Order: sequence, then structure tokens, then C-alpha cells
Amino acid sequence: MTVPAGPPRDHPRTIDDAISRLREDGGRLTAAKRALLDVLHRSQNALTADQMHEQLVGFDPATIYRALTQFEAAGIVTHSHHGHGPALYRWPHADSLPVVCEACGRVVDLGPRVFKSMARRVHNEHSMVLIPGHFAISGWCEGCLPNYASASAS
Amino acid sequence: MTVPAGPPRDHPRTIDDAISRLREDGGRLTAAKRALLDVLHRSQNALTADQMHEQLVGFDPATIYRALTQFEAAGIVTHSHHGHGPALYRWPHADSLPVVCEACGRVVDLGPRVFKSMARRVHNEHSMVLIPGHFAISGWCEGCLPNYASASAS
DNA sequence: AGCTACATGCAAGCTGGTCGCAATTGGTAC
DNA sequence: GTACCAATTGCGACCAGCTTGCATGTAGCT
Repeated sequence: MTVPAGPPRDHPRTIDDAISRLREDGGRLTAAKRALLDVLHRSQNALTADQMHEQLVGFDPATIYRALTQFEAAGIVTHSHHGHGPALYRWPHADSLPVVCEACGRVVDLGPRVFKSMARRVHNEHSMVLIPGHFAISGWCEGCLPNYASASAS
Repeated sequence: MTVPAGPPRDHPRTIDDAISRLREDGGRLTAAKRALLDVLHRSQNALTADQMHEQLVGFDPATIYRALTQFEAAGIVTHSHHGHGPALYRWPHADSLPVVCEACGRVVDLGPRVFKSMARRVHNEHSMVLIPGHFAISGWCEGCLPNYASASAS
């Protein structure tokens, strides 16, 4: 067994890619989903469900959660958890390893090279497989590190 | 700036170490804390607050959470979050990088060597600092991987 | 033994997220 | 273009995991 080269499907690049992906799965394109796709595709950062809700006035949070669940099943978004806060959703990129600052939330992508070398190591030495896009790691950016000593939660 | 060699304090090794650590911080040793220290020190795995509560009949969950918070401030435990489930608490070990199977919860420790090389890389290339014990990453163990395609949550 | 700040149990509350249900609507068939 | 039906929606109730306020209890100093 080898480390998988990537997720089960390739990542969609455009919104139209995503829409056909959605339809392949038997999903329908609604106003809510169209707006949500737009927000996700446009954002450079990972977003919380709440942040998306703020940009999608008139849509219920439950609708957003349900659409995100469907999108994730279709490979249109990935989500990850950091610390005790809400999940962060993002348009999937190439196999990357996001590092999130525990203090300020800044996200840095380590890119496919780091991900692959780490995944290989984990697989060879511990028989565990890392699924790209399915996790993130937490750290501190240099600006926030001085606050580390006084931090009480993570 | 260099990657920190470790957390602000060294890890306690024995329960007595932990008790003096607690007292240095102005904490008192109570029956609940003594029992909790015992459970934590004895366990090979990371534990949820609920699992600890099961082993500490007669103590309120709030008491356990409060003690854990105090222990963490005193450097006696660390906690991390995996997927959408409850936090996992553990007696701190040498700078390690726990990998948790998203499906079955099995934890594998990658050890200080992997942690250090990764921390160095992240710091050199992205100016972010990984604090040992403050995060874990998620993967799938080989036994659970066949279920990956049908998984809907992480 | 007495004192007092720390700790505890209990119940209420909070955040992030899920679910059941009735009303609505997208996409296809005609 | 209209009808149909399953997918989708908003709404409210609900859930897990955790935190907090408050009155009572107790560790540990003197």
C-alpha cells in the first residue's frame, strides 16, 4: 500500500467545475448554494460558517451547514478544526498542509512538497495515512508568540 | 529568533513533581485533583474529560474541567482537539507530534525527531513556531482507510 | 483550633452544530 | 409552458461539550 496521491477526486478549479460536480452527485443548484460557492471561491482565507452567514444575509445557518456538508461530499470544500473554535471551510487547494496561528488565526499553506514528505514519513514509520485537506496544524506566528506565556486556552 | 527548545517549563515526571508544580502556582491539593492526577499519570493514551469523569465517580464534570484548566496552566497536562469531538488531555511527554486516526481514535506519537524537523521547516520557511504538545494532526490508520470513501464527517 | 482564600457541586447558560417537519422550488417530463 | 416530485429551505427544537455564578465546603497557613 502506498500513500494516496490525493483525495478521491481532483479539486474543482472554477465555480462551474463545482456546479457540475454538485450535479453529478444529484444536488440541485439553488440561490443559497450559488451565493455560498461565490463566497468560498472568492475568499483567500478559510472561513467559519458564521463568517459565511454574515455575507449571505437572508439564508439560515442550517442551510449553510447543509450546503457545506453537501459540498464537502462532492469535493468542493474541505473543512478542518483548530483549537476549540468553529470549523474552518475553504476551497480545496493542491495537497497542502495549512498551519493556523492559535492566537490570530492567520493561515499559512505549507504546500504539497512538505505535505508529501510528511505523509510519506508518517506512513512508512507508523502505518498511518494523512488525507490532504482533512487536517491542519496549529502554531504561533512570530507576532503572536510574545503572548504565548499568558495564553490560557488553545 | 530560533525555534523554542520546548514549552516554558519542563514536563513533570512524577505525580509528586506535578503536586509541587501545582503548589507553586498557588493551587491546593484536593481529593479530586489527587485522583485526577493519578488517572492522567497512569493512562498511556490521551483521555477525554468524559472518560476521566467515568473513572472519578462522585466528582462533578465542572470540577474536572476546572482542575484540568489549572493543571494545564501549571504545565501538568496538555490538551488538543481532533475533528469535531471532545478535547483529549494527556500527561505531557517530550516534544512529540501525536497523530490521531479520525475513524477509530488511535493515537500514534511521532516522537521528538519528527517534531523537531517539522518545526524547523515551518519556522524557516514560514516564520511560524510550533509549540510542542499544543497540537495534533489527524490521519487514518490502515485498518480504517477502507471506510474513507463512505465517511461524511471529520 | 480558627481563619480565609481556594475548591466544589449544582444548575443555568453559551457556542457550534444537527435534525424533524411543513412549505417551497429546481430540474425534468410532457 | 405546465405539471410533477424529490431536493431544498426556514424554523424551532435539540444536542454535545464546555463554562460560569453562587452558595457551601475545605486545604493549609498560623
